[in-house]
Amino acid sequence: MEKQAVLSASEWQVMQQLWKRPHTLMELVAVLEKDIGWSKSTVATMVRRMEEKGIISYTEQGRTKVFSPALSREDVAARETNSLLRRAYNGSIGMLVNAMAQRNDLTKEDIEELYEILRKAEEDAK
Amino acid sequence: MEKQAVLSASEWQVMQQLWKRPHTLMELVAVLEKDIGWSKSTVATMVRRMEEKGIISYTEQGRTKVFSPALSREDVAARETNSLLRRAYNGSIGMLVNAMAQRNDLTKEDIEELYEILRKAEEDAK
DNA sequence: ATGATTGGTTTACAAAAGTAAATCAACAAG
DNA sequence: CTTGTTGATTTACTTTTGTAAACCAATCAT
Repeated sequence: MEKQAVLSASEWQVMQQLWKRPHTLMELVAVLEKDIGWSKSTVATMVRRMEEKGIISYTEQGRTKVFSPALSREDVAARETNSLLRRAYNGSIGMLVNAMAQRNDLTKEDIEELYEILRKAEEDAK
Repeated sequence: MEKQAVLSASEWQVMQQLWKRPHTLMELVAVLEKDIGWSKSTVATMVRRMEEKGIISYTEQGRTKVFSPALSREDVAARETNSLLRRAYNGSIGMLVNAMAQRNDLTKEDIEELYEILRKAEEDAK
C-alpha cells in the first residue's frame, strides 16, 4: 500500500525545527531533548534517515553539518491536505469544511476568516 | 512518538468497503483482490489485526463472520482532519483553506460551495 | 602529550505494518 | 465414507519506524 502521509509524526517534529531555521545536529539534539525527550542518538538516527530519504539536506561548516529542510512546509502541508481530502472527503474541500461545521468545530471567528479568504480568492481569480 | 493518523492507508481501504455495508471476510477478499490486488491472506491478516485493535467488529452468522466498522467515517475523518490542522496549519482551518486558495487548488465551484456552507453554518449557529 | 569534551557514526533491538504461503476444519457432492 | 471446496487460522518473512547504547575522531584545556 502506498503511504498516505509525506511525513511521520516524528519526522514532523524534526521538520518543525528546521522550518524555523537551519540547525546543526547538536542544536536539534538540544531542542528535541528538551521538548520531547529524545536522546541524542534518537535525534541522530532520525536525521540520518531523513537525509537518506531526501527529506532534509545539509551543508558542511568545517566538521559540522548544518541541516535544512528539503521540502517546504507549504508543499508538505498541501500534499497531506490533498491526500486527506481524497481519502476522507471524496476530494472535496466543501465536504471537509461542511463536516467541521456540522460538528461545531467552526467558531464565529473561523467563519469570518473564511469569508475573507474566499473574497480574496475570488478577487485573485479575476 | 504518538501516531498522527487514526488509520493507515491499508486500513482505509478496508474501511472504505465496510462503510458501504458489512462484509464477510470472503466478500472483502473478493473486492480487495480485484481493486488493489491483495491476496486472500493479506486481507485476512489486515482484518484480524484491525479487529484486535478495535477498529472493526463482527457478528457470527453460523460459521461465517460478518465484519462492520467500529468507527464512523465521520469520526475518523474529523479526527484526522484535526490532527492535520494541528500539525500543518497551527490548528487553523482558515490557514488550510487559504493555503489551498494560494495554490489555485480552489475552483470557482469550490468557492461557491464554500460560501453556501458558511451561510448555512451561520444560520445554524443562531 | 594527554585526558576531557564535543560532534558524529555504528550497531542494535523491538514494535508496527505490509505481504502472503501453508495449513486446517467444516461442509457439500459423488 | 472419501474428497474437493470453502471459509478461516497459523505461521512467517520483510520493511519501516521508534528508540538508544557504544563507540570513534577531532579539538581543547592543562
